Amino acid sequence: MNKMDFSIHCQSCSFSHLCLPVSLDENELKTLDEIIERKKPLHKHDLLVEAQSKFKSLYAVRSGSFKSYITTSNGQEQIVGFHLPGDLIGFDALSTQHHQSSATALETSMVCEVPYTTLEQMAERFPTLRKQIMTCMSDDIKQGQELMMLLNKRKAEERLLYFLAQLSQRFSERGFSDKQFNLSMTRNEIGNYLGLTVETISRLLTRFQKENLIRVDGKLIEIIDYETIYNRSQGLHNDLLIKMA
Amino acid sequence: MNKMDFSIHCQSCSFSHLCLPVSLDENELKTLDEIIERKKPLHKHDLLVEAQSKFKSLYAVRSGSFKSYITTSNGQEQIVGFHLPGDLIGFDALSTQHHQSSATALETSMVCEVPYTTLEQMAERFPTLRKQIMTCMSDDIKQGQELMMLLNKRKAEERLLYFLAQLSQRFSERGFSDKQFNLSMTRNEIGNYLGLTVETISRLLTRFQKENLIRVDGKLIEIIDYETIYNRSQGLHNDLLIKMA
DNA sequence: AGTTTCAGTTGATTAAGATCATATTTATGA
DNA sequence: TCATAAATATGATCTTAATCAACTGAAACT
Repeated sequence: MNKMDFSIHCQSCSFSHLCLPVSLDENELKTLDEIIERKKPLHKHDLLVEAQSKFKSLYAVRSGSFKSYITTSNGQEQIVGFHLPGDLIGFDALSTQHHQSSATALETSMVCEVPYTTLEQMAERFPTLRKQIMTCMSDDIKQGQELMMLLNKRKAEERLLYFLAQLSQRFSERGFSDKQFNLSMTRNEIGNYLGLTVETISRLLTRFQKENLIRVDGKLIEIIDYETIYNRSQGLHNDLLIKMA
Repeated sequence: MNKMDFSIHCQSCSFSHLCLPVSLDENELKTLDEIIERKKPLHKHDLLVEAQSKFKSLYAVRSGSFKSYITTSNGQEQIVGFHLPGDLIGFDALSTQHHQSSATALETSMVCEVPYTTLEQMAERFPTLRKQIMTCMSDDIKQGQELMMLLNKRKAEERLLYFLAQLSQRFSERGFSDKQFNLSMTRNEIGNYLGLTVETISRLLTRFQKENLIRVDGKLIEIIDYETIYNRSQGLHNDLLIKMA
């Protein structure tokens, strides 16, 4: 056994409930595990996927985090998603066989590479896997629609509260603390994603701290009042809630 | 032969190049044609797909147009897309087997219904069809991302110009005039989709007319200067273009 | 036909967030 | 370890599009 083998397998991966292994039986899982390649770690700013490049593999995030973004004709960058462990990156290439968006590491990160050709062969043999891929794609569509709604109808405060609530929830699903976590992205990137400026993000974070919703220490965020964060991210304020009760 | 049979078949459908038939051979096309049901016409405001309902079929628009929208927890409606002939409606249900969004007719319209179970059986037999379904889904994701970018980074003028340019282009792809067309949606619905108010849409349309980009007569739009419309929808203004040259 | 409702236009005012400017703190690299 | 760059914070001002209001025209409905 290779020294560098840290015994990472789908069978024992703590994110298998969020990843391709969902709904595969033991045999299928073994086959999947065999075709997946573990790549060496990527560092901050390293490019994992380049827009326009040919679609060769899907990537599952094992550790760390990524952002994916598209670039407009006039050179502006639009972040379309942040990816945490268990997330799959690269679906948007299934249509044209070329990636629509680029993805870079936000911090030192590890990924599992799933070569497309072998994945397709497996999909042929295991209908459950095919279904899971469809599900992941459909989820992507859903998430896009939700985000669109957010950007369209909600104001700055609601957008950032939604972002925080969602992060907290996603960390929780992954077995990390949902009360305290590090932002691997900059305020600038958060703003880009939410359609706001850095200054607005900065001001709001200070305000949320004053209002005792969160505690901010640089990149470290502590969620103090999740209930209120969630309600207000939905446009429901305290006075409104009292009225309804 | 039934009186109501207008001899509508995938083989002769003028939108087959945009719809599921893409890349099917004659035999496959015949099978597809046989499982598709032509429904009777829907009228304005008629519900085609209801959010949360069980996924039974995909629908291909044959004539007329639809909007699809999601409804937030606080009851607000967010339009996520407009559908023209050749478009497929219902993909967002593949994940959960329940529809995420509702779709209603914007005018008297016809659809072809593709029962999911039979479609799945066909997908099993014809890899090209499976690929086409994937492609359609991936296109949905892409379109969502583009729209997100639009809502995030562009100002009112650019959003509406983009909307007009895109409509013109889509009409053209479908063999309709790209210079003159009817808006089947209200100003209100355009605003909802683009994240703007009715008043803003109205004001902009009058302004675009004054600037000789378009000619507006109620629902009828005439595209006068597509070039400028497109350039300005991308944030490129005349003075900027001159500088670059 | 006439009334009511809905869609669209236009103006005045306001508010939210962008932009500009500057300071400060934190990272990064020679 | 210091120097430089990048990220963050905060105040002042400006711009954009929302909001509020009033009016007109077009459908829809007995």
